[in-house]
Amino acid sequence: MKNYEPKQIEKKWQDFWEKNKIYKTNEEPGRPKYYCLDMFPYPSGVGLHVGHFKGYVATDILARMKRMQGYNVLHPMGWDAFGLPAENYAIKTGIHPAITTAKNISNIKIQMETTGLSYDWDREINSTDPAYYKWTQWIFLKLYENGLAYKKLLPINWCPSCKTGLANEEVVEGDCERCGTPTTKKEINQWVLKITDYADRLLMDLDSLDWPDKIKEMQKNWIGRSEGWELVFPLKNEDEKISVFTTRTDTLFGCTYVVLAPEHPLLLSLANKITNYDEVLDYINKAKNKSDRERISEVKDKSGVEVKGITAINPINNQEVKIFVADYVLGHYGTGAVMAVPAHDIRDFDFAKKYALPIIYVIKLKQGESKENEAFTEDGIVFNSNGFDGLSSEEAREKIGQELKKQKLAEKKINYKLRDWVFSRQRYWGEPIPIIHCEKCGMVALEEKDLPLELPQVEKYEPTGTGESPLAAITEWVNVKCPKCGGPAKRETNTMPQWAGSCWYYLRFLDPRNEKELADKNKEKKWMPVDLYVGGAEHAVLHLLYSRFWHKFLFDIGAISTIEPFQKLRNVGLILAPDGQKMSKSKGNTVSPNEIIEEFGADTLRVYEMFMGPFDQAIAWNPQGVKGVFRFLNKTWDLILSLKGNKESSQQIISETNKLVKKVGEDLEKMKFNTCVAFFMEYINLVSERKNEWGIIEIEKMLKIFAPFAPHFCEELWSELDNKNSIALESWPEADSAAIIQENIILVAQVNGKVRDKIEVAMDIDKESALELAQRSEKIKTWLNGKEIKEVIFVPNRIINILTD
RNA sequence: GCCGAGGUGGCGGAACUGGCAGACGCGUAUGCCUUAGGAGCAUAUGUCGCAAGGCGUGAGGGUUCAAAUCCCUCCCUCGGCACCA
Repeated sequence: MKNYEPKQIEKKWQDFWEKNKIYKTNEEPGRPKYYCLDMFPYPSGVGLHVGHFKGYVATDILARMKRMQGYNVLHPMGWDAFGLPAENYAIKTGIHPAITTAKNISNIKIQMETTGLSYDWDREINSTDPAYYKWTQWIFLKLYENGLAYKKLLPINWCPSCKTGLANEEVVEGDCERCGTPTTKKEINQWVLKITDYADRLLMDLDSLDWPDKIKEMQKNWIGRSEGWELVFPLKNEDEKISVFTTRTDTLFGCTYVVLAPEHPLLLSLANKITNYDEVLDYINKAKNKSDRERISEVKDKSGVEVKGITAINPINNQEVKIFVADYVLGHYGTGAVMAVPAHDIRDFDFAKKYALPIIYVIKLKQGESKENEAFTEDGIVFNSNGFDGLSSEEAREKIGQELKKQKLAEKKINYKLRDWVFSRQRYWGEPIPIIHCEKCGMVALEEKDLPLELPQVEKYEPTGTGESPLAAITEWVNVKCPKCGGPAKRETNTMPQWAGSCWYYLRFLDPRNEKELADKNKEKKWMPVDLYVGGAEHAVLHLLYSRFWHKFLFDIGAISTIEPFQKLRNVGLILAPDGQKMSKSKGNTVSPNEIIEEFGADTLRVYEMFMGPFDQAIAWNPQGVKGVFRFLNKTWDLILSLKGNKESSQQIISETNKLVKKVGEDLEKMKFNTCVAFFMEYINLVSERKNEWGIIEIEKMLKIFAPFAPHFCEELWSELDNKNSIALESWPEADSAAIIQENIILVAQVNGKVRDKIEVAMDIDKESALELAQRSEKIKTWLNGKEIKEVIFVPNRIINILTD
């Protein structure tokens, strides 16, 4: 008998699949569609580790199952290949990023093929291919045409190590998301995308998506919608006014001062009225130079300076209040000014304590006294507030707001935390922005016919660090004639961020070679939205937010017909290193799929990754566990080959097989791969004890549903059983519930809620008969011991519980 | 501080809608086979107890005939956000 030798069979089947185009996706209008997508990887030089494959194997299993179930399945793969590692490597070695990228891609593609992933490689795309990024640039031009891309001088997050500006989303606790270097502020002219125009829709449409709550919540918090009022505080003896945004108009009588952000324009326009202007200016400058790090560390200790010479007037009671400048108020949120109510806001309370400012309580608990000596931030009952005393916070918010609105001093307002997306990078390896700056005409967009605007060859990839990209040094590329007036002009030298290409790639898979459109409209209509999208949770407010924004924009301009790209999203949990730490090249604890495939084969790798534990959980790699799966495959292999001649199955086995089909089908839909593998193991344990009852039909059924997990293994056994076609082309077996027989079941017998015996009874036995049988049990008898039965609880086919005194 | 997820054997984890806690796998022990075993096979394996039986799902309380599962109070771990008025 033949031994299970994965090395000898896996290559054979991979070649067979490729040669026969088994996994090519054709447009098959008669079938329901299923678009099953992995987040496409960055082609890193060290290849992918086993963790990357967990998600790929999962989607592969589902794609294979759906194909067998008759779906027209789209399961593509591509490369998100712009990015810093290739560029940094180029800086070190002088080798063009395109060359290293191509090499990395071919390595990783081999890794994917040897793992038996059933991608349709005819649709492979690469975000750095000019034929692809032509359309990334095209979308940029459309954003520009529609006023959603603009250039602005603004202080942005700057990574001194990567020497480029970053988006808000790319800064984690003040540090660069990529390299961990603390960021600084830098004022440079930046391309910005108006994602804030879509804030409301990005928020609302989350409800319609089947996404993990965690990701939805993160996006909600990131967008940060808050409803409130914008109130006007007139200035004493001045025409100017201060507008503030607040969600707590109910606390307005408790406002004892007003705070301006250091960036507030009033501080400049009223400079000559401010009597301590030197002091104020000094504070503003200090605040400007603070890094995010410093700001974060100063949260506890708030600083500020009184702005003397001007006074604000609380519009609700005409009280004069002092004005401060303090950097705990953010210039970019709301109006850049707040009304301070120390009694009912922790930040204002801290500030007021430090500078000995008055604290007036105006909200109290429904019962009992108002709190003193701390900020009471909850809703309650209003007091100390003239005509509004006794109202609830909620009522008072509305009434006070409306009262001021009559005097044109208030207006309802919604604010968002979300900020516009800083879109330009001062680096080489990214999509060039297709804009020309003309001395006469200003900014001129390239025309569609001039796309793609290809990246030029450069000699040095080093970023300049001055806020200019290395492209700026290539004069022959930079200096052009203005397309409008023909005069001297210069190309934009910033490039797009890493996220640009991934914002829309899922659309390109539908129609990857289309030269006229980003994707054919009918194909888009057919395939979108993505039915299942799988990737890591780390993209929650980056890629997943950006691509929703672009998708909605593309919908608005009529390029596509759907309003959301990814209907169902699932996060794959990390595979940690055997030491329980995150796998990383620098720690030297990575596990490569290559070594596992070499020793045990791809099918062991696949089944093990699915068996490790719940799909979305982080679990450490366990080399012993891999061996366990390999043992299971060997055992199954030997068993099936030894039974080649078995014809008939027993009723019991037929029943068990149908149960298996049912359970595996159900749990695959729920993506509970670990329990699916356990079911297979249980099944094999069972049939190996009753080998002679396991016939050909049931063996083949089992192989078919196991094939998505271990495709090479099942193909080989399938052909050993004298089948000529690929098992991948078989149809998925249906669970026959009529065949699931269970004449006798085990009923748990309890006395007073404790398990005392298990009795074998007929399926669907009634309460009386069950009780009679239970009372015959010796064990039950001892426990009843002549006591009077008070009540009997009976759950059909589960439990009988006899209660006595 | 706020938001989200979670806490079950030595380990990864099972457990439908409240109904046998610990499926499946790893590890461990003993035995068999073997020149050999980091191979294979068999048996055992939550815990205390010779046993009968008792105790057990982060802690404490509650509801119920019955709670890992529902309710209340608290503790801890992980992930995210963080002066957003």
